[in-house]
Amino acid sequence: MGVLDIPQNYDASRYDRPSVTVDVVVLSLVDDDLKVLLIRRKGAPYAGMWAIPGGFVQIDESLEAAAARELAEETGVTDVYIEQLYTFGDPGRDPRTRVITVAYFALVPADALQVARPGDDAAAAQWFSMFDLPPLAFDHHEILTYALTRLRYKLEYTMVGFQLLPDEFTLSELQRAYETILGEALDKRNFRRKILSAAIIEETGHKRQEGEGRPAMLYRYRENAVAEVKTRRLFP
Amino acid sequence: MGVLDIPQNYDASRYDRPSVTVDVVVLSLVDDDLKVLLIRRKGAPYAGMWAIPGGFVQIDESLEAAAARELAEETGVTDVYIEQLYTFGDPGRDPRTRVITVAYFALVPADALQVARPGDDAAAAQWFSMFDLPPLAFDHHEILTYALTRLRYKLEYTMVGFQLLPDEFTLSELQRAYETILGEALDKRNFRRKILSAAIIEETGHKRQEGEGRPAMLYRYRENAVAEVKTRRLFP
DNA sequence: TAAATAGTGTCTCTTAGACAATATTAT
DNA sequence: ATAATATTGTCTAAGAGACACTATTTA
Repeated sequence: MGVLDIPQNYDASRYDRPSVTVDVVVLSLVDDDLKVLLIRRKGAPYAGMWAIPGGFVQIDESLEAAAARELAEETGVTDVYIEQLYTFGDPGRDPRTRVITVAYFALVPADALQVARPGDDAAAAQWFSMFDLPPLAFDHHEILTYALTRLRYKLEYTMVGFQLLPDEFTLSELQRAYETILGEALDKRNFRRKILSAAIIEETGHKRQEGEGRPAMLYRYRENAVAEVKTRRLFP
Repeated sequence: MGVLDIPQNYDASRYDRPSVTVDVVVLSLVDDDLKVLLIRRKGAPYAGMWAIPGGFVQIDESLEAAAARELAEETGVTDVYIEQLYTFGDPGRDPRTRVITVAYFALVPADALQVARPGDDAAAAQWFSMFDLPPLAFDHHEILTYALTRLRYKLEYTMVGFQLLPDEFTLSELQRAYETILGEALDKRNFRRKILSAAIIEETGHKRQEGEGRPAMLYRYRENAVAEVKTRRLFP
């Protein structure tokens, strides 16, 4: 039974095979809101509805490479945080044929997007608030719900939140990012104490002044910090 | 580009499609050791080596159903804890053709296995200690490593450990299960305090006496407890 | 000087972790 | 009585959470 016991001269093409795609949930923080990149569908099914960008896995391409390729096609961005989310494969999730999709999520700092050239079909791509989504094609609402749950969860015990900020940021910006994603207010002093005691960021030495108010110290993410911090939850 | 923008009259068979399988990491606690069920491969590639049981996803079958089916075929067991682990899809992980596998892991109480009828190819199936594995086919060593990491991780903040015990168990048995999987000794008083304060188990009212020593109170898992406990780590 | 934002310290309560003696059974 | 296993409580240290005022800048 199973792939492991197939006679060695089997012909794989004899079997009905599902299509395999990757879908990439591209998240970014813009205007203190968590945004997701969606694509407007042109054709049936679900014509006119919005969908998570994705595409077929090429036959000689790893899943991670396929996800990175889709991300680059849609946003022009490379070298950002991307992780496998879950594989969705219910029969009937695509009315045309059996499609199994390996969902990924990517965290893209807003400043990286300004640099990025728009993808080929940029006209059809648009950012939506994760907290105010349009009707979505396929099971994509379920995928986004899953992505938000996972992001919140990871935020509690890893440093993944930094991936959504520019290289240098203030503690207030970092706190706003956490508050936006978690959907709750955090105490300023407790937040700072925890972040600083975790030793995952360091001062850059210079300050940012824009608009009114006292200038804020800029911090940067310590590259080596990730592994050290994964052991303890930041917000239990 | 991608699956979402395919013209509606496209023919899916034009595309090269990978094969999709599910592999099920079946874990059980036997003789105070964490065991995994492996299958001896008869044919090439990797003939004679051991492999995680798995098989093709049928065209009209959900991934979960495929995993449950494979589990039932190998062990005769149904209605046990099973969860999606990760999807492995590197080109070349199977030398014959492109195979993407959605890995699941299942937790089977040892007493459920006694009841279970052996699968058709039971002769080729065997339990191995997760801490003393034979050479494995494909990338299956990586999959098992991933499964152990995930199990240990889940043990820290969910009640998943109960899935490996019979319906009624003593606190000493539960502690031994945790120690076996985590690979470290736990303090008896602290363990009991934490487990009992989490209110996830309840006394059955009767005791077990086998062999020497004072009889131990039997506990059972409170069915409703899962959701309540997921919020806080048990062993930070 | 008013408005806006940044930055800082203490107290209390809960929890984690270290640690040892008594209770109940079979042999 | 002895061996084996089960059961129970306290102290200490660290961390979480609640809470309010001062500092620095621009307009």
